[in-house]
Amino acid sequence: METGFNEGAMLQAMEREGLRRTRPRQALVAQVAAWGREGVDFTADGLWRAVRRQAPDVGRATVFRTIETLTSLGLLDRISFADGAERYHASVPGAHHHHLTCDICHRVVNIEVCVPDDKLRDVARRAGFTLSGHQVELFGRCARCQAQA
Amino acid sequence: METGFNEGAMLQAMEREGLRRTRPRQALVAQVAAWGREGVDFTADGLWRAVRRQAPDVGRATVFRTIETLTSLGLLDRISFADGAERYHASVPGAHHHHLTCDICHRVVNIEVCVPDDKLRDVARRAGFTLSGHQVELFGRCARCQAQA
DNA sequence: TTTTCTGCAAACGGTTTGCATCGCT
DNA sequence: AGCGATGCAAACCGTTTGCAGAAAA
Repeated sequence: METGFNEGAMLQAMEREGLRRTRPRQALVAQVAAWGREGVDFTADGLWRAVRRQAPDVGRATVFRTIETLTSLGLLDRISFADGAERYHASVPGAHHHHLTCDICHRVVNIEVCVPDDKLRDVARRAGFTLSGHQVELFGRCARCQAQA
Repeated sequence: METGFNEGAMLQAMEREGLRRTRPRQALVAQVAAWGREGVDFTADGLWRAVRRQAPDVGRATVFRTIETLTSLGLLDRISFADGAERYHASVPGAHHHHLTCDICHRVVNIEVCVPDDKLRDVARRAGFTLSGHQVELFGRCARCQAQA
């Protein structure tokens, strides 16, 4: 089963863009891929702290720059919370899916629920809009956090 | 037809909470209601600049404090964009709806599209989650901006 | 008169940038 | 060798906070 949350595949995707395979980028991608496999998401700062355990001199700026790169390559999804917080999680490029996020531990599950395409377009057309994108985010409490409460 | 984007009604709602009817709050609510009627959304800073034209000594902090108040009263919706920007727009309290936002001019239209409740709960349950909320945001280009392009 | 609200200015926190240097290729 | 990427620290920018004074009730 192909998960896509695989360090090598992600680095290859970067290489294809002419980006260099550097030590900080490898460490960051490894962490992102690991978390992707566990279905865990993270903040920029969390990623920095985690990566520093293995590569202590990776700078904060590099983390932001790499997150930006990965996001625009479609390897990372950005989730914006209503309170303005931003979190990220590894993404299978090209797959159409949305997210279900735990309010407590921020575990993220990809879900296939979506509004049917024709309905989306219909609503947009009625408002005189040309649709460019959409997002569906569900929030709740995962089994583990539910049990602990 | 009741739009709800009405200065008096909003101030009454605040009064019901024991909040005082002050000059800055009146000016802010008037602007928010006016924009609500036009279907326009705004940033905190935009609201500050607009209000200052009529009430030049309203402070920035008051704008943030009032936005926070209105949001928690359900009179204002916060829309988080993928790039981290936050915008607000007047909301009819209690109505279940989502948003269609113009990528260019940020005009916001309320839409009734939604994923059916049972489907939402179903997906959540399958993932072991207890659902607490959800959001659906559509993005696109409104008729006017489409024409200008 | 009491309490809430306000403006100001300083603090804050996350993100971005400028720059000299480092290290892929 | 050449140019992209990096770390550092300073700058940034939107937001929040502490506080003394102003204004609702």
